[in-house]
Amino acid sequence: MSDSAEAAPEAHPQRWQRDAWDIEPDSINLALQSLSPRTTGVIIREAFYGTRRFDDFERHCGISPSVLSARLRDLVADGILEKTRYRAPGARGRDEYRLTDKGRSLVPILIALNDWAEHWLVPPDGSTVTLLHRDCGSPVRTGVTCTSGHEITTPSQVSAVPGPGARPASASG
Amino acid sequence: MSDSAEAAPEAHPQRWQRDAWDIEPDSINLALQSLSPRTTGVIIREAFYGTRRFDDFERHCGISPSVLSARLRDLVADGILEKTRYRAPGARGRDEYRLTDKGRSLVPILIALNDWAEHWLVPPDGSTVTLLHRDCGSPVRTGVTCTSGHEITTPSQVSAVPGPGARPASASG
DNA sequence: CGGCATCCTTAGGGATACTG
DNA sequence: CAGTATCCCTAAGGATGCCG
Repeated sequence: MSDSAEAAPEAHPQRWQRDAWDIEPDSINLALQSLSPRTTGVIIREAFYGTRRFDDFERHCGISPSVLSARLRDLVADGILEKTRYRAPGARGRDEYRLTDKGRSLVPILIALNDWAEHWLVPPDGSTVTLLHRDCGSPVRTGVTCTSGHEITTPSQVSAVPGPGARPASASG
Repeated sequence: MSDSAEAAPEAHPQRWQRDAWDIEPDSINLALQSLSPRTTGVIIREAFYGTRRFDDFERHCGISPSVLSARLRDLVADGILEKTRYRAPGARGRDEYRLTDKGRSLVPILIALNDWAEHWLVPPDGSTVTLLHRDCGSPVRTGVTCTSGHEITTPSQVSAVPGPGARPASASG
């Protein structure tokens, strides 16, 4: 970092021309980027389940402390988690990582992931966790609708309208 | 590969004890796993937008052919895409990669990702693509409800009920 | 042109040990 | 216990070149 002289071009024998994230800066890619290092998604899921302390993340997520530290820092920088000093009376202060509003609004994504996996990945018997509405006890699910209330079930029901710099693509078969 | 003798234990100086995927085999992690190599998500997004041909994936996703080939193979193996021989009259046969039912049912996840990014990542001005209901033209959104119809907006509305081998965690603040 | 294999670079992540 | 730095290995991806 911060070397002033960039003289020799052969000093960098290879420089990446392409990067999958750069090509199409559309929203879905941006979101994927935010969840992108594998462990980030795992941590968010864990936070969603209520975990807040470093130690618990480490234990439950199975992420080594060095990586966990880095990921948490990134998530805080991204505004998905916030780090707060929590001080129990008489005890030493502890840091807690809690979801921000931005982080909490990932819920639909997490539920959608859960739905999909429940349906396609663990169909036989071994469902691990069931997500229920706390107040009424009914299972929680995502649904896709347009703002007029029509249900969407397949990509072909959706058309992508070109914002500023978008492609015209629309639907698969 | 395929050396029969596995004699020396020191031949493997290091063996990973932990893996973030293994610790908690819950549905959300399983789903994350399915989207996990960065480029997989990008490809799925692209398929969702209607892309089918190897060349187009390469161009639109900015993924080098070798990797693209591997990811497509994995996605086919996972049953998310299916490879079909498409033969235009008089032309050479082409392979097409199309979403299966399993792949198509990822829609809620993609829409949820899109929603979230639109709201938190590209708020100012530069929205790239808008997703509309093809029939009525209204924008498409995800919603989370329980099967009794109540809206869910925050993790604290959700409780995780222990399936077979689950943890009791439930909600964040 | 569609698709795959090889070679190499980067970045992601585990273990360990150390600091506040 | 919370968090970080170091060291090293593996996973993931780009470029290139070859085969159908």
